[in-house]
Amino acid sequence: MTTPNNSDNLSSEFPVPEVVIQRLPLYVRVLTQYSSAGEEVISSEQLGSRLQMTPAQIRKDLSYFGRFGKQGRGYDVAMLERQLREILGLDRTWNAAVVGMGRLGRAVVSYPGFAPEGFNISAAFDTSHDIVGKTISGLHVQSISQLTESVKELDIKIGIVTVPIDHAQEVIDAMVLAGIKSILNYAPLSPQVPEGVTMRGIDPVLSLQSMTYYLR
Amino acid sequence: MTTPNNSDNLSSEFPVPEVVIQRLPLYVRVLTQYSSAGEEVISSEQLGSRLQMTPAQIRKDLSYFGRFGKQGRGYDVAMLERQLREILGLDRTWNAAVVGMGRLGRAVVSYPGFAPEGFNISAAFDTSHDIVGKTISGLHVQSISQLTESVKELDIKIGIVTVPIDHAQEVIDAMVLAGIKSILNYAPLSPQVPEGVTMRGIDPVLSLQSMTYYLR
DNA sequence: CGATTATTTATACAGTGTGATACAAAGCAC
DNA sequence: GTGCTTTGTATCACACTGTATAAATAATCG
Repeated sequence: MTTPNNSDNLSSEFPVPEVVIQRLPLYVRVLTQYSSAGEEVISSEQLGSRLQMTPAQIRKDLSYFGRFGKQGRGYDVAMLERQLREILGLDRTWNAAVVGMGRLGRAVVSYPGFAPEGFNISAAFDTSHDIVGKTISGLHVQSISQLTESVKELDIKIGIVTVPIDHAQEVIDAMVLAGIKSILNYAPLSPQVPEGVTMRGIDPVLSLQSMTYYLR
Repeated sequence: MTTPNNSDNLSSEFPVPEVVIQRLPLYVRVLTQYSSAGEEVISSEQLGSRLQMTPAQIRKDLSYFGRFGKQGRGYDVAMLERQLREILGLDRTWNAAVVGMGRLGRAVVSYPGFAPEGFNISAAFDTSHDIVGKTISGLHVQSISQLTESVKELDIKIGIVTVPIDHAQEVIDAMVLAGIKSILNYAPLSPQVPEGVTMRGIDPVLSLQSMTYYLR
C-alpha cells in the first residue's frame, strides 16, 4: 500500500515521494494555462493528456495531499492551482543569490522567467576582483566572503551556482555554510551536499549525452 | 530478475531502463576526471562515493552492457570511458540546429560547453524577419522554412528549442517533420511528441518550484 | 614459488517503491 | 430517481534499488 494511513492523507504525516513533488509544478503550469484560457473545471483525463500521463497517476499524486476533486465533475481549476501552489510554497516570493558573474551568471540574472514565478535574484557574488564592485543588471556584485551576511540580511533561501566547474564545490560548500538549503547548480559536476540540502542540476550537455544513445 | 537472459547481457538484446541511460553520462564525466588526474583504475566503490550512489548500483548498470571490470582490481579508467562513450554514441560528433535566436538562443549558441563534448551547433533559425539574415556567433540565421533542407544537407540530428512558449509546439512539430529524433527544449511547457522522438527539457523554474516544497 | 589472504566484480535474491488497472462511491444532469 | 461521468483508492504488476555471496584476481608471506 502506498498510503500507510488510510484514515488521513495529509502531506505532513508521511513522506511524499520525490518524483511526485517534481510533478506538481507540471500540474501547476497546466492549470495556469487552463485558467487563463477561461476554463473553470479540469478532469484528470484532460490533465493527463496534456502531460502524457495516465489520469490515475495524477489522481494518485493529488491524493497524497487531500481530496480536491468532485466526482462526476473534475477539479476546480482555480482552487486546485491555489492548493498546489500552497503545497509547493509558491504562494509567496523567494529570494535567491547568484554566485558566479561570468557569461552564465549574467544570462541567469537577466533571464526574465524567474520574477513572474516569484523568484527574485536579490544578490550577486563573484570571486574575481575584476568583477566584484561592478553593477550587473542592477545588482551590485559582492565578494563571496559577504555571502553569509547577505543571506541573513536579505532572507535569501536559494543559491544559484554559475561558477566554472573547478570552483563549484567550494562555492556550494560556502552556500551550505551560509545556511542555504536549496541550490540550483549550473556547473557540470555532481556536487557533494549534506543531508537536508536540496540540489537540482541544470546541465544541457548531460541531457544531450543521454539522448544520443537513442540516435545510434 | 532484472536481466531476463542470463546467458548474454549485450545491450541490443533487450531494452535498458531509461534511468540507467541517464546515469551513464555521469559515469563518463567522473571517469574523465579520474583519467585526467592520472588514475588508471577505479572501483565501483570510488565511483559510487563521487556520485552518492551504492557501488552495486553502478556495477548493475554497467552489467547491462557487458563485463568491463576485473575482480579484485576494478575498472580500467580509460577502457571503461571509451566503452561507455561508444555505448552512448559519444565517440563521434553530432550536429544540432537551434531554433529561436532571441536572448536564450544567443546564449545557447555562444555557450562554450557543447563543442568540447562533440556537439556542434551547425545551423540557427528564427521566425522573425528582423533576425533572419543576420549573423550571430558566426551562424547565418535562416528562416524556419529552411529547416528540413538544412537538416538533410548538414546531417543535423539534434534540435534545440529556444523560442518563446507560444511558438514552441509548432517549432517542435516542424523539427519532427524534418526528421529530427532528439530535441532539447528550453521552453517552459511539456510538448507533445510522437513515439520514437526523445525529448529533454531544460527548465530552471521547474527545478526551483520543486525545491521550495522542502523549504517551507 | 606456492599457498593464503584481501579485494572487488558480477549476479542471485529480496524488498521497496512506483505506475497501471479496476471498481465502488459520489456527484451531476435530465 | 435513473443513468452518466469522474474521483479516490484498493489491488495488482513490474521495475528498480540494495543486500549478500560466489568467483576471480591481486597481493602478501612463508
